[in-house]
Amino acid sequence: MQNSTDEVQQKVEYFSTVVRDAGVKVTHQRLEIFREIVTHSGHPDVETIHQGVRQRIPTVSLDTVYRTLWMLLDLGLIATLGSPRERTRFDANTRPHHHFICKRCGIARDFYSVECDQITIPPEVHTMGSVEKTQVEIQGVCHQCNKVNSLPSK
Amino acid sequence: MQNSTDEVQQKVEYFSTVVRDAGVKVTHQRLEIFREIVTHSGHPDVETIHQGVRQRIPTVSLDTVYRTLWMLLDLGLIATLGSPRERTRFDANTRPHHHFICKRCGIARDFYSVECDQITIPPEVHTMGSVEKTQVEIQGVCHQCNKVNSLPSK
DNA sequence: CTACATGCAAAGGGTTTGCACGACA
DNA sequence: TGTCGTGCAAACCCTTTGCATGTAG
Repeated sequence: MQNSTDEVQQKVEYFSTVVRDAGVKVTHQRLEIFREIVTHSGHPDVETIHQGVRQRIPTVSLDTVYRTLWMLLDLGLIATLGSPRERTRFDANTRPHHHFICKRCGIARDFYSVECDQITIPPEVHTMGSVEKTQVEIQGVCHQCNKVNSLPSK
Repeated sequence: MQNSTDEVQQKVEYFSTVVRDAGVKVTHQRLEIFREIVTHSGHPDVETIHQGVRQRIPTVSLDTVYRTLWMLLDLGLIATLGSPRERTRFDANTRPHHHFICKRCGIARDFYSVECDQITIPPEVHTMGSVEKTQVEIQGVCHQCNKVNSLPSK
């Protein structure tokens, strides 16, 4: 469930480089927040990260955790499960299908693919639990958003 | 972007049957909320659904929409994109990987698969936008939760 | 030393709940 | 007619923001 000490150390160093190069300060808080996510591979939510970091920095505040997480996301050092800052959305399509999701405007469009429906599930997954549903999610940028972005900016 | 009138009608009838059989009342509001999701295949969020239904039932309240959506979810008539009621979670794994997610406790575990990494993207997806990332999400129930559930209940 | 980051507290926005009235079966 | 559903409003989160203080570079 944990990355090796070496791996963690390596990632932390990479973090320092990227953050510094981005002209952002490498603070104690930021380092420990990043370390917290890297050390535990369980995909924690904000509160779990906050609790974890508090064991080492008891005064760290929740809003610092939030601000740091969005910064790490911007720099590509971490990712989110699903789209960030997104609300629950509903789907009444009962046919097996898959999604293309625009990371900019959030639009989700269905597509159908026998290959995607019939993916072989690796044996290790069966050691995790029982499988009920398999879905492919393709992230990208929709044509509409691409157009908007390619306009001459101010 | 819309289902055909026939398809919508068929789904609405199915909805009525399932709801009735579950011992839940088929009200005007519930019918229109369901129709709203079925009519638009764009995976709306709660507010979008509320706005849409208000055009036909101006007095419908937001909390009725919420309550109805969770009920439809319980009955399996609709699904959510990603897990319902879930907060943003973070991932510092930069290797290409895929997720097994327990629909009961929400735990997310990584797995690796060359086949999943190399899925052929259907041509129609390229008409939707540019592709940046493809990920497979397997939903199921983890062994831990399966154990809890198989205990004799009260 | 200076600009940026932090912690605090208060505001903001989405979601849930309690309660009295209204409507399906 | 009885029971369940609805609308309203208040409560309840989680998340964001403004500001004075602290600190990395």
